[in-house]
Amino acid sequence: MTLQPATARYQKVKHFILDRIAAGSLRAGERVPSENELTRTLTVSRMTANRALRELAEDGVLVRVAGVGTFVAEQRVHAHPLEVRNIADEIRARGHEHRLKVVALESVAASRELAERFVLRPGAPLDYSLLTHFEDGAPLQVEERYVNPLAAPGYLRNDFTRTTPHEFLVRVAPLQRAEHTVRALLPERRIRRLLRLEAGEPCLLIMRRTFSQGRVASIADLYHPGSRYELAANCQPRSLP
Amino acid sequence: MTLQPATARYQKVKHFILDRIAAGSLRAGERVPSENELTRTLTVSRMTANRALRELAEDGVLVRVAGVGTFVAEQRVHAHPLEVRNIADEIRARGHEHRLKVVALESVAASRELAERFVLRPGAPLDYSLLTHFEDGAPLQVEERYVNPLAAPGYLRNDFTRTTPHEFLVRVAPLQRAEHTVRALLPERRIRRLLRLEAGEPCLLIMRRTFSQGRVASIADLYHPGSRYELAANCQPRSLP
DNA sequence: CGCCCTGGGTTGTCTATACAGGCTTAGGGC
DNA sequence: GCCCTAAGCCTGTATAGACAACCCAGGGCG
Repeated sequence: MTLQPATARYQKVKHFILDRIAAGSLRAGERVPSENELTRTLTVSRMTANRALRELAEDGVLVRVAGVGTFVAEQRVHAHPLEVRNIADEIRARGHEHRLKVVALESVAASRELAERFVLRPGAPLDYSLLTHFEDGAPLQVEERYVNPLAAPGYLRNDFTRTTPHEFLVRVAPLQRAEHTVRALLPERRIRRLLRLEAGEPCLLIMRRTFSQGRVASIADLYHPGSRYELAANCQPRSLP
Repeated sequence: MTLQPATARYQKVKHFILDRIAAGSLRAGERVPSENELTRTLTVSRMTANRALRELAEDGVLVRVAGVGTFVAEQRVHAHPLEVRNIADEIRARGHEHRLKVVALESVAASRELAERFVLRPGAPLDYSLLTHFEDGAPLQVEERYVNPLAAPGYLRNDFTRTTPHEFLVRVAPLQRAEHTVRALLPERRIRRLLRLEAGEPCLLIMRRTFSQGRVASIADLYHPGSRYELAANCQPRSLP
């Protein structure tokens, strides 16, 4: 959707800020350049700087206070509503054997949609993997994953039969935040075959986007056979029935 | 945060669109006025109309296609974290009408399985309700719930058309902790009919067990149409890929 | 009949300018 | 020393004008 000048200037401003946060030269709580400063140093109009900062504030990366300034948000470790584990650990915890099959592993260029979800330029290189996880020989999860090589370099060189993507990413890209979306759906044939499902069998899809050091580190679609998989989440929040 | 002109004009444009969607004069897939049309009819600048439409697109309310136009998105409802909220609030937050139908409401004796999940003796009395929640007339959730009358007395006497189970329980039984289990499944006929689903359509089931003052207060099975419901959860925990 | 090209409408973006209202601070008056 | 005010920065919003890229339809041409 965003492809006009190949790379929009407000995106560049966002990257300017995000890069500084990732590099550590901007830390949580510190003040980021004001719109007027960005106008001067990056030679953009104030409206462009405003859009960049406003969107980063909506994403929770920055906090803006009218009349005062813009600051890097504190990335609090808050009660986790949805606790998601490594599927390999889950399987082993049940005393079963975990096996992993690599279906595809390559570098791809970010499509328009992916670039947007990653907050990267279209065409930027992404590491791609398509794996199937087996529990005692039966497929339990198809994991389709894109990884930002800037956030987690060396992903494609990992030996996935020894280190799962989860383990690799946890080690290489310290986790900051995660978004999850869960849906029930009838899978397309490609996924259905990998999960060895009958036609008409539903599947549980967990879409996960993880952030590391202010950047999107990885986007994963996790497909599970609906008949054999449950997602558990425990929480002690404030208001629910 | 937004308190400048008390009510910003781009917000008015957003409401202009949202009201028309809520009223039914703009339906899913239909085209909404272009930026230039809004500029003329609402006497705002194109940038203001652009911001309104862009934000509605980010929220998933609209879909924009460069060079073609802006259209009302197919409603893919999108729920909140597992800090789960009241489905009625969710629906109203989208500017839609929430309605609730009571299918069953009675006192039952705990089966062996239920007694186990409640940590009660088999045969102990439980309050039971089966409700359907509607969003603008379309069923969005079937809520099948058992309540421990010791933890939340008076459940059966509640007027559910005024106070949803969520609201009642939050008030009567202060929440301590919640467990969730999520799965995808093909619903049994009873649920399928209440959700008005075609045969073969998957459904997203959220099973919830809530604790109050050290007791299990309530066990709820929440069924949603897989094609129209998403569950979203954001978290910043320590370990996940 | 089919192909290409062009024109008009639409979104996507950028700029320069302007005003309102919140917050901080320096400076003056007491 | 204390209080109050005004200046100056900050964000939030609005506007008019401009250009680029995209899509579709319709007309002209082979």
